[in-house]
Amino acid sequence: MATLKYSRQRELIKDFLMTRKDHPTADIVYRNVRKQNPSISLGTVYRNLTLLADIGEISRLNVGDGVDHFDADTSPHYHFVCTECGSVTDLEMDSIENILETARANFEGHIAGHVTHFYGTCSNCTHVS
Amino acid sequence: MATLKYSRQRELIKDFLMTRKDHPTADIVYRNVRKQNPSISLGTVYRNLTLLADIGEISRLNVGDGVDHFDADTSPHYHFVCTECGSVTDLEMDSIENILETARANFEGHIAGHVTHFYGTCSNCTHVS
DNA sequence: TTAAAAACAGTAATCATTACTGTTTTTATT
DNA sequence: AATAAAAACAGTAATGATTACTGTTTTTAA
Repeated sequence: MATLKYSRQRELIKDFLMTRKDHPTADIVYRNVRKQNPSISLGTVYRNLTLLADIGEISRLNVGDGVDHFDADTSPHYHFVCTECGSVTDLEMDSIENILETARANFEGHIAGHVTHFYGTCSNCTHVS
Repeated sequence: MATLKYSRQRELIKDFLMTRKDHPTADIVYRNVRKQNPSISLGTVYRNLTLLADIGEISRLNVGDGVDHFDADTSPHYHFVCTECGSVTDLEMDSIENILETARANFEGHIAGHVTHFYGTCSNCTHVS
C-alpha cells in the first residue's frame, strides 16, 4: 500500500472538521478551507475526506439527504436530522448496540453492524411556529 | 392538489414492484417494466416511483449505496444490506421502536422516527469462502 | 363530444462525486 | 544540500443517479 505523505491541504481539512460539530458536507468544507488556502481544489477536498475516512480518522455520514456529511468525531454515537432545516446534530443517548442481538435472532448470514439515525424537528424548528 | 389520473404505466410499475422482495432500484424497475411496455421512459419510472412513495403506496429506501431502492411493502420492517454482493433483503425481527424513548430522553426538539438498517454478509456470501 | 388537467416519451440539465493529466511537494537516500 | 521516485495537487472532464423541460397523448368530468 502507498505510504501516506504529509499534505498541508489534508491538515487544513482535518483541522477545519475538528472545529465543527455540525457534520459539514464536502462542499462546505471546501468553501471554508478556501479561506485559508484559496487555491485548494474541490477534488483535493473530496480525495482527502475519502482518504481520512478510509484510514478511520474521520467518519462519513449518510443521512438520506443525498449528500455525504463528515464528522471528525469517530467515536460511536447517533445523529439527528431535522426534516425542517436539514441540520444534522449529535444525539446524546445510551448505546443501542443491543439491537444487534434482536436482529441476529432469526438471520442466516452475519450481521456486522447497524446504521441508525433519528429524524424530526430540531429544537429551533420545533419552537418556531 | 392535482387529482390523480389513472396511468397504465403507473399500474405496471406498482405491479412489478409487488412481485419483488429484493427492493429494486429505479433502473431495475425500468428494465423490467420495459418488457411489458418497451416504449416507457426512464423519466416516467422515476416520476411514478416518486409519486407512489409520496402517496404512501410504496416506500423509498436509502441504504447508503448511492442508489434509491423501492419496496411495495410499506409495513414497518427492517432491512439488511450485504456488504459483499450489495443485496438488500428484509430482516424478520421484533420492532425496536422503543429506541425512540432512549433517543428522546435528553433531546430538546421533537423526534418523529428513526431509520435503521443492518449490514454484514448475507447467507450466500457468508458460506462461500 | 369536448376540453382542461394529468401523464407521457424523449431529451436536456443538474448535482454530487470520481477520474484523469500534467505539474508540484514530500521525503528517503545519496 | 542534491536527487529522484512516490504522493499529492489544481484544474478540468467524465460519470451516474435523478430531476426538469417540452411538445404530444391520455384520462376524465361535464
